[in-house]
This record gives sequence, C-alpha cells and structure tokens, in this order.
Amino acid sequence: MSKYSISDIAEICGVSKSTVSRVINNKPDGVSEKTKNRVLKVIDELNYRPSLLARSVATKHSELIGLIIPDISNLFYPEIIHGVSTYLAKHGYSMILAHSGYNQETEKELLLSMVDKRVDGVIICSGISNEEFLKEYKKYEIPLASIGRTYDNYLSDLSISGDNVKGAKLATRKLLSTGNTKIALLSGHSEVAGTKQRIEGYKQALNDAGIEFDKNLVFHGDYTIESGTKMAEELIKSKTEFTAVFGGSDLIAIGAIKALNRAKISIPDEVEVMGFDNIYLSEVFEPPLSTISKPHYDMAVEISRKLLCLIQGKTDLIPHFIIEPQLIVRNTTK
Amino acid sequence: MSKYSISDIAEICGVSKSTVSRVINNKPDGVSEKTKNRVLKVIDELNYRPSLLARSVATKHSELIGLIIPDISNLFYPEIIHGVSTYLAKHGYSMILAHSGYNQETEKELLLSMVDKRVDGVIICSGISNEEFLKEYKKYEIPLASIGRTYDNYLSDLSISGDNVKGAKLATRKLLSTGNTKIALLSGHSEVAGTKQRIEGYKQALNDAGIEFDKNLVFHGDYTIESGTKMAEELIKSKTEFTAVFGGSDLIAIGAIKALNRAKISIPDEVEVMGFDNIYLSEVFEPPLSTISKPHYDMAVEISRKLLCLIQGKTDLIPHFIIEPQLIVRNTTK
DNA sequence: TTGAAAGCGCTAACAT
DNA sequence: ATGTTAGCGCTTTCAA
Repeated sequence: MSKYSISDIAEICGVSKSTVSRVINNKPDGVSEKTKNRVLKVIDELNYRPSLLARSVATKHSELIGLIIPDISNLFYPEIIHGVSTYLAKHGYSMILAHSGYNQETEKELLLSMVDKRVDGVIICSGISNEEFLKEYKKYEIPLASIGRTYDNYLSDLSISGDNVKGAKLATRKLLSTGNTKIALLSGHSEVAGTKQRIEGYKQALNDAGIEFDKNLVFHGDYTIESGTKMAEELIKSKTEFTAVFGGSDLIAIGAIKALNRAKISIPDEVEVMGFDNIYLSEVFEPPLSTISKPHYDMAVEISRKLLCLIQGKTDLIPHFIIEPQLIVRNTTK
Repeated sequence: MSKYSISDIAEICGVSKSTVSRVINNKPDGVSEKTKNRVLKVIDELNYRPSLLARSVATKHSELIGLIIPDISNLFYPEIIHGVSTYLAKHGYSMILAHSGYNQETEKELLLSMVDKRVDGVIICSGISNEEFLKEYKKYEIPLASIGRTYDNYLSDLSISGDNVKGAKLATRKLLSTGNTKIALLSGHSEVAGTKQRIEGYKQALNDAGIEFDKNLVFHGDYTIESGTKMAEELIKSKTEFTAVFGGSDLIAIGAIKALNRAKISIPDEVEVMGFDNIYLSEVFEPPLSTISKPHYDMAVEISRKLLCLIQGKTDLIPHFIIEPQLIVRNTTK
C-alpha cells in the first residue's frame, strides 16, 4: 500500500486536505501556482498515489466495469475482451473480468459480486442468463449491457447482437444453392438462446426450399473444436447420407473438418463445410473456413461506448441493436 | 448503487453498526442467534450488499489482483488469463485485466494505476518491462509476479517462466537431427527478453553442431501469424536455400506454413516447420504443429497460487521457477 | 452479546 | 485562494 495519505501530504505541505484534493483532481477553480507546485513536488518526492478506492466511496462511482464471459477458451471471447478493454482504457475505466463457465448459478453470483464491488456498469455475454434473476437485478440500479443476445423482454438496458436466425438462414441457403439437400447441423450448447435461434434459421431455410427437416442430421454438443469433431464422427459413423455440414460455431466447424480430414472426405468437393461467427481463427485456419460474420471486436467497442454514455447520463441512445449477419465465402464451400 | 448502507440496516434492526458488521462478516465471537437472524432477514429483504470498496479502505486490502498482458490476440494469453482468473475466483479474489500493447510506457502507467486501485498484487506478462521502473516500483510494496520472464535481477517478487534458451536449443537440435543444416529462424518482437534468449538457443545449437550461423536465414518480425507469413515470404523470395523453419512462436510458425502452402512447398517433406509455445491452436491447426511446450495454463495457476500465498504472508516460497521445455513432435517435422 | 467512538482516505459544501 | 467540517460505508478497539 502507498505509505502516505492525503492528510500526510497536506500536513507536510502545510496546507489543508482540500487543497491537496484540488491539485490531485486538477480542479478548475484552482489553487495558486505556488502552492500547487509545492504540493506537486511533495507528491512526487514521496511517490504519493491517491487511493481510488477511497475516492470511489466518497464519489459513489468507481470507474470500474465488470465483464462476464462464459469461457475464454471459446476464441470468440478474446476478441470481445479486447474490444471492451481497449475502449474502456481509452476512457479512464478499468475492467474486472470473470468467467461464468456457462453456469447460471455462477453467473448470478458474479453479477452480485459486481454490485459488491460497486462497478459502474456490467457487460455480460451469455445467453444462459436466468431471466428471473436479471429482472431482480434491476433493483441494484447498475447499468447492464449484453453482447450476443437481445433479451426478449429487454432485461438488459443495452444490447448488441447478431441476428442468429437470419445468419443461420443465410448459411443454410448458401449450402442449398449449390445443390446440397442433406445438410447436417452440428449444434452447440442447447441452453444458449443463440443456439435455438440458429437451429430455427436452419429449419426455416430448409422449409423455404421445400426440403423436409431430418432429425438424423442434427447433432447436439457444445461450442468447442472437440465437440465438433465428436459430432462429425458420430455423423460419419451413423451412415446418414450428407453432403454438407453447418457448424453452430466456427469452432464446431473446425472440429468437423478435422474429423472429415481423418475420414479422408475431401472438402469442399465431397462435403461442404460452413461455420458461424467468423472468429479470427476461421480466417487463418487451413483451409480457410466459409462462415457467417459478426464483427465481434466492433460490437464490443460499440456496446462499451454506449454503456459509458449511459453511465454518464445520456439517455437518447438506441438501446438494442441487431447486427446484420454477412456471408463470408472462403475455401470450405464451393 | 446499493440503496442501503450498514447504518441503514443497523437502524432498521435497532442494533449498532458493529453488530451488523459482525453478522455480514460471520465473526466467530458472535452475535446471538436471535439478533443474527433478525439482521439477516432485513439484509435479505432489502437486498443489502456491503460495499467492498468501503471495506477495502478500512481493512487495507482489496482482494483485487491486476493482470497485465501485452496483447490478447496472441493466443498465448487467453490461456494465461484463464488460469489466473480461475484460480483467483476460487479463492475469493477478482481480476483487473489490462493490455500494455507491448508498450513500455503503457505498462508503466498500468502498473501505477494498479497501485491507485490498491490491488493486493499484480501479475505481469511482458518481457518488455523497463527494469529501472520495476526497481522503483518496489517502493509501492505491492507484490509483483511475472510470467514468462525471470527478471535478471529478481525485479519481481515471484516469477515463472520457460527456459527459452534451452527450448530453442531443443527445437533446433531436433531440426538438425533430421539432416537440416539450413534452418531459417523467424523471430518475434526483438525488445522482448525471451526473443533474444530464443535466438541465443538457436545459435548455441548450431554452434554445437559445428554449423556456421548465417545471418541471411534470420528474420525479425513480431509474434503474429501475419508477421510469420510475411517473413516466410521474404525468405522464399530471397532465394536463400533452406530446408527448415523455426518460428519464434507457434503463431509465427503457423503464418510461415500459410506462406509455404501458397508457394506449394510441401511440409514436412521439402521443409520442416517448428513452432514454440505449444498454444492450443498449434494442436488443432492443420497440419498439427511440432513445437516446444510450456504449460501456460498451469504456469498461470501456479504463479497465482504463489502470489496469494505471498499476500497472505507466507515467505517460504520458492520465488523463481523455471519450467523445463519439452519437445512436442507432431506433423510438421519428420 | 452488544455498542460507542475513532479511524480508513478521500470528496464536497460552505465559509472565509 | 484556502480551510473547516461533515460525510461516504465500512472495520476495529475498547468498554460495558
């Protein structure tokens, strides 16, 4: 801990705490140049650093923002973290990062721990949230923003997300357009809202094309490479006919590619593969993955911007924003 | 903010603040069951949450740990974050995450901002630190741990890192063992200490094998895929003969693979490729990359554990720890 | 078992 | 331009 307090500095300089407070906060009404310099000099010599904790209890704001993510090993999230952290740092805020592990109970506790820490706002990436609890959470009056999921009843004050239904439709349609009728769907975490929406989009596209939905082509796992591989292996083993694979996320699609490679099934000639998310890895992977794009980094920056606006009292923001998904054709589709 | 303070709760319950404080802190000396239950009930009904900020200024510890990383888009760091965050959460601490962007000045400011926030300790991943400043930093008396770099003069209280020289030697020797004599080195961020050590290991291995060091085989960039691609392209364009590529990191090696692929150079038949770090991506990439392993996640957990021990007053720790590097042979070497 | 009082390090309203 | 005072929400020592 810093060895000196504002009182120490005041005493040593022979001024009052208020004066010291004024100089460390660069108050406009001001202090005479002379005393200011004297105080500054002592501060510098003693390496005094004002306690932001103490300041926060006095001012009732902490310049702290909580970010809650499910699991950083989903490469989707580092991009979010990067965006949030970069924007916040630029504006004098710090970020407390925590992992919910896709666990509703953990998420609840984290949300509460954020109020204990008196953060000025929280950003949550989830889709698994307990809506009941989110409703309760409002009484703590701490601005809540969410990425990746627009809560149906606007349980968060702010949100930004991709249109999952539309995105999945786009992906499926692309696959249909090159003649595929047997499109396997390798799906993620079924509790997550976005997952259901993607399944819905897939179904709609099939329906629009007059193709019957086939249960045997749908597999459920989670949003990891390993799970993608496992689901694809099951698919292959099941002997169900298929000519395309739509992964619920890029990670799943990449896992599937690994399984297809091992089974000597060539991509995209024998089987086309489509991802979802357009994470950085999808671009650098070999072969580069066709996918549906949502600009995560930009979404993270944008939601951070709005959150700070909200905290600073702006109320004329568009609170809920849905990003138009975009088809990215790379090498795993024809 | 929480609408109620400890005084409010005390007043409503008709007890003193001390009593409320005792129950929220579960003090052993205790409060009678009856009053305890009464207080608990009011707390619950009013959704009172004690302010950790206020508590921290009173107790002089914050249960906050700062983690400073250069750049999260180096996939090395999410693994570190995961390890640190997981361990800390399990032990009641929270993590403030910040990015230095490989910038010495930024790092300095972040370090100071951590003392302003009165964190109980900081973990820094860098190698670019200003040693002069690190020395000064000691006077703030906040425990400092570093990952990935053992500061020469023990400028941090705790450290854990891989042996870069030995690791690079191991990698180079493996490449030499299959008859390669023209081994290109694609190196990262030259300001980073680990970079120099890896170059040193490479040189030593060549020297041990009686092979002359060839400047034309060494390229300098940074620790990204893009940089790896660029360096490999330059290498290819330079017409310098080579039969193996040693990347200063997995990301660089992967970038190089992309360039080699494009140039229709087959791996590992025509050119062998070796990475460094063994990040998760190196395992899932196609082809899976041969590399040198350092167990990041475990290192992160271990340093977190030691840091909390140190904070809690244990002094009999082994402060500086070097992890033995391990050769991982996958598909990019013979 | 409980309370009173002082203190943690800061800000802010009001005086001067 | 500067100081006085009270207050932020908590803990902790001491006394009852």
